[in-house]
Amino acid sequence: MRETAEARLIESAQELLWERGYAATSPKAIQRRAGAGQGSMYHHFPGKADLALAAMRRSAGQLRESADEVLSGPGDPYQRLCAYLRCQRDVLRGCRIGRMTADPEVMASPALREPVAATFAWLQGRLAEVIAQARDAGTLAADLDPAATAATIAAVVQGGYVLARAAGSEEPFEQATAGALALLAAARPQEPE
Amino acid sequence: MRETAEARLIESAQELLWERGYAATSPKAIQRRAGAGQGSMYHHFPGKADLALAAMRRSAGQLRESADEVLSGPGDPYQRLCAYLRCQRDVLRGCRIGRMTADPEVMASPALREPVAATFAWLQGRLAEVIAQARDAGTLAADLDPAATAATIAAVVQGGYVLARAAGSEEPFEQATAGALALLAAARPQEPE
DNA sequence: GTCTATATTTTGATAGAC
DNA sequence: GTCTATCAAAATATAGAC
Repeated sequence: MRETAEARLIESAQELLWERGYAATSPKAIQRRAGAGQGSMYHHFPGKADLALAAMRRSAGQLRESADEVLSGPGDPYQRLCAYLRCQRDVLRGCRIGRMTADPEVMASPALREPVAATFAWLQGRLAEVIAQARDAGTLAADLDPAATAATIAAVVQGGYVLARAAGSEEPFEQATAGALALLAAARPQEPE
Repeated sequence: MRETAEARLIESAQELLWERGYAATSPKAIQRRAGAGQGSMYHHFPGKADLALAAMRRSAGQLRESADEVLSGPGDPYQRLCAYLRCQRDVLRGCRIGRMTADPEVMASPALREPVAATFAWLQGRLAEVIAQARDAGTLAADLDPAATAATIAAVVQGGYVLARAAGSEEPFEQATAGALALLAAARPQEPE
């Protein structure tokens, strides 16, 4: 095999954590998906928590990278904000990082929680920067608080996943983001005719 | 004891499902909290899934009742919408129903998913009604889609929980709801001076 | 580095006495 | 209705051969 067993273990853990969360993912299931035995896994990682941490850090990095691609991409700040809300997502699978907040074992472990906290702190900060730029450029109302609006946009996406998974349909997610875009459009200084 | 063992089992299951989700809640933990033995639980319920379903249905009913208290309460439709976003919540514990969407065993079981789907379908419908009333009363822009805006508001609350739990602080939730209120205010036909 | 065998604990449930 | 065994399977490792 081209990839090392260690890399395959991390990738398998990423997939299973996304699909089933931490508590419901057994070391055995990770090994099976990676095509590795017990001995291999415990040689590379002290235990399940350490492997999960490596997987979560990698997922967090990938999430951050793909979000920044849009938020630092082409277009003026307002357009990049809209692009973030509109960009393609695996809606029914939900957010690889956000779903960890519902896992009791992740929430109980400061080490496992850290990448989750750091990812959302970064996302809200980056969104707030783009919102402040849009406001300074006059494409968003001057009285909008960048930090609050950033939290709203991040929450719409995370909550959209919850509604979509509850319904078993992507529709609530599409509605939630479309509704947010309409509210943002209403908050532009010069309302379009 | 004043309460029956059956009622105490359901209440204990409600609490544990809220704290830890379904997969991570063992029958033994429910029994311990309810002060009931194995035999008692298996006498009243065929198994864990049936007890959890009773607990989820009860939580769903309570959630619906408290949401409707605000949405059908005093004030004009726009004020009731704001009241829904502002009302007191146990932010760091999150949503008893919404958190179930992250539980792999709940999502895999149509029976366990049903109350989750029904609760959010009801909430979005009820929010859309109030939004349509606000629009008809002229207190919200006529071009806002009630269903989309309802999904946005429900998503802000659900996503707010995710951000708050990730941060270990209520602040992101307060920011997300405050940001949503500011956007709604910007979508009023006559902007306030 | 990887394998197989074994150990310990927990889970979710059953059996049968009271 | 409730209790106390008891049980089979799984989770999470550890031990030691190769």
